[in-house]
Amino acid sequence: MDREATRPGGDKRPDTPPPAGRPGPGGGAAFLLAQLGAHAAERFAQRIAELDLTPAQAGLLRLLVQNPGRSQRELADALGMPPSRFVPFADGLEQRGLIERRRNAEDRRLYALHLTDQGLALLGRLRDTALAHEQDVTQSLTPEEHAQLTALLTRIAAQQQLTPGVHPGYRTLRGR
Amino acid sequence: MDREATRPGGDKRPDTPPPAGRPGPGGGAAFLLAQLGAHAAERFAQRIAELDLTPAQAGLLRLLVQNPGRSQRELADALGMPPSRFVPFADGLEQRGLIERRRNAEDRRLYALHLTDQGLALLGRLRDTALAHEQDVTQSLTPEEHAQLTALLTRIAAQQQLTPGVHPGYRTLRGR
DNA sequence: TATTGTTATACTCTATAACTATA
DNA sequence: TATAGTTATAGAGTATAACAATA
Repeated sequence: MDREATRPGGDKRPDTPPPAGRPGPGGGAAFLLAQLGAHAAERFAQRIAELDLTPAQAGLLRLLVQNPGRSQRELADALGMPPSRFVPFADGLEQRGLIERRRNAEDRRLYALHLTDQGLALLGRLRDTALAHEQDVTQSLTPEEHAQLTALLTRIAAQQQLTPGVHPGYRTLRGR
Repeated sequence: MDREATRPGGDKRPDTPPPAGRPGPGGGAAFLLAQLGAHAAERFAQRIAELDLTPAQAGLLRLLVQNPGRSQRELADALGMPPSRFVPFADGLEQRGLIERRRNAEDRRLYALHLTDQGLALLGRLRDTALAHEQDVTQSLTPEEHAQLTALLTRIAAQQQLTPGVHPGYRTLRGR
């Protein structure tokens, strides 16, 4: 849509002085990160919606394959959601046969969550989707630039003390 | 918190095969973008909260300084929010004396929104905050790497057809 | 007494759709 | 009839806190 063409009235008295030369933010790396990050997250959410998964659900599957048997409280903490919200969240995946709750024999207050075979199979398709997403996002870069970008982002993530593999978008339950 | 130390029971029967070598996603550029983007947006929201501004409010101020006199509908579209939500959103900024509604003489259905002197002054402080934020996020990079990162992200943003200066986080009203 | 999992509830944010005034 | 701005409202998503079972 052309915004200039459909502008009815308004710019007759530009009483605020024009912003000199450059607008300031909007072109900085931090802003681009936020903008592109939101965009990438949105596109990824759209892609995995075809697998009937939300970003948070995908995050849980990946957590479970990395170390199975974690308790619900631990997993809720890792995903950044309160335990009360984790319950219906896990319910959905359990009813679909993707994860399994097993009572812990030593401490019967705890559940140990495990991936089912079906869940493991879905995780495979999830990885294919993630790979396609990666290629989509970086299609304008050469292989060298792609590696360069990954290296720079990895360094920033480490310096900002972000936990690998988990991001704040997991806190929400929304598909998009 | 050390998650390993507080793990009660669970990992006695790792019935799912270990994930071979690399975990797959989580280390890709697309995932890092989403993770770092959410982090950067969160930090920025915290910073500008000291100016009593949300990211969406900051976005509106920047839109208004770039071309004043736009109608509410245009601005709502640019920010990605429905007109009904824009009304109380603009109300808040108007009551604080940061923006001004002026009736359009040619089409009296329209309001032309303008930045007040006070709004312009706050925008100045906002730019200082954005600069500090930029430096915080990129503090682990050399000036050359910083420029490199900005160039790579700019290229991706253009290829993904993102509108400069606007990002989807503006759709929400939440301070954080 | 403390902790895990669960449920109940109140609250916030949101989009949809009516309404008005102008065109 | 169509559009800008506004208001009303119902729905979704959320966190807080109470609860039962186990330690």
